[in-house]
Amino acid sequence: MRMTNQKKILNDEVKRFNSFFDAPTLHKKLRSKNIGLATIYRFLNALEQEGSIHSFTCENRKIYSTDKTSHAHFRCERCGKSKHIRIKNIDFIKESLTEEICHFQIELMGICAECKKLNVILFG
Amino acid sequence: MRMTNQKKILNDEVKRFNSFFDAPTLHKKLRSKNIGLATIYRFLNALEQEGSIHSFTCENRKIYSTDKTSHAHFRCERCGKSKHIRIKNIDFIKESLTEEICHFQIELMGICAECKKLNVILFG
DNA sequence: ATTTTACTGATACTGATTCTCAATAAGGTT
DNA sequence: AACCTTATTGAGAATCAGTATCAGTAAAAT
Repeated sequence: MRMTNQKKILNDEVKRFNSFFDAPTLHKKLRSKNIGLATIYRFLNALEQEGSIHSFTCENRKIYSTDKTSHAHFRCERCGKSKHIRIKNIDFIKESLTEEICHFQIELMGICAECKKLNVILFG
Repeated sequence: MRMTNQKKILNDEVKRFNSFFDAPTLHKKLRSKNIGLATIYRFLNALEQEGSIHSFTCENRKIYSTDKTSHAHFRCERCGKSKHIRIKNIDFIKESLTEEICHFQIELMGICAECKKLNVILFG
């Protein structure tokens, strides 16, 4: 494994994210650096393989995150924003199964607190 | 909404599935019936909208299922097979959040019982 | 400085899904 | 039963994420 200029830039940029990101977004954000899209995909796949980021799919896109603690993803169907939600005792799921679970992801879709409030204001 | 031949065929076929399916598979399965791929996508989107099937994404593909009870999806990373897993008291998740949850999906990835057994046979 | 070969970027490709649009057919009307 | 309106259809184009290919580039070992 060779350390290259591209990898340094990508490493720095990925550290800077504190929520979700995907490859096309990363590519656009770094277009001034002229890093090929394929390189970005290769890099993210490698990071995921070595376990320093994790991914999940949402609406046919692969979404990455640097948060590796047990959590769920919540996505508001109205404003489209996503956020992490920590769930206590998530490991009960692993324990209740005969299968050997390596990873899991919990996706929650609904209306976030902000949109719910806005809804009340607009429609009583 | 008009009842058409295509919709009758698709309705029958979807009822026949007792696990997962996706649009391209359905299309291949019915190729003798000459139903356009676009029609299949339109039909499945409509079914989902009216709530008679539900979907989740897995590896950049939209997967449908007629099972609408609370459950999780387990996918074996070795043999690639998927199955439903019923989890008791799944609603505790809804109750522990301030967000208004409409749907949720739980994806579990790991090694299924069969592959685990095979592993023992092959490698002790 | 030289050499080896992992890494890169451009681009072609794949595969899923959506869009477009002219042709078709459901189903109400006469 | 023939007629009309318009929702529905299928073929193919378009889009978009992600992967594969491959010749050129550049780490880093010698």
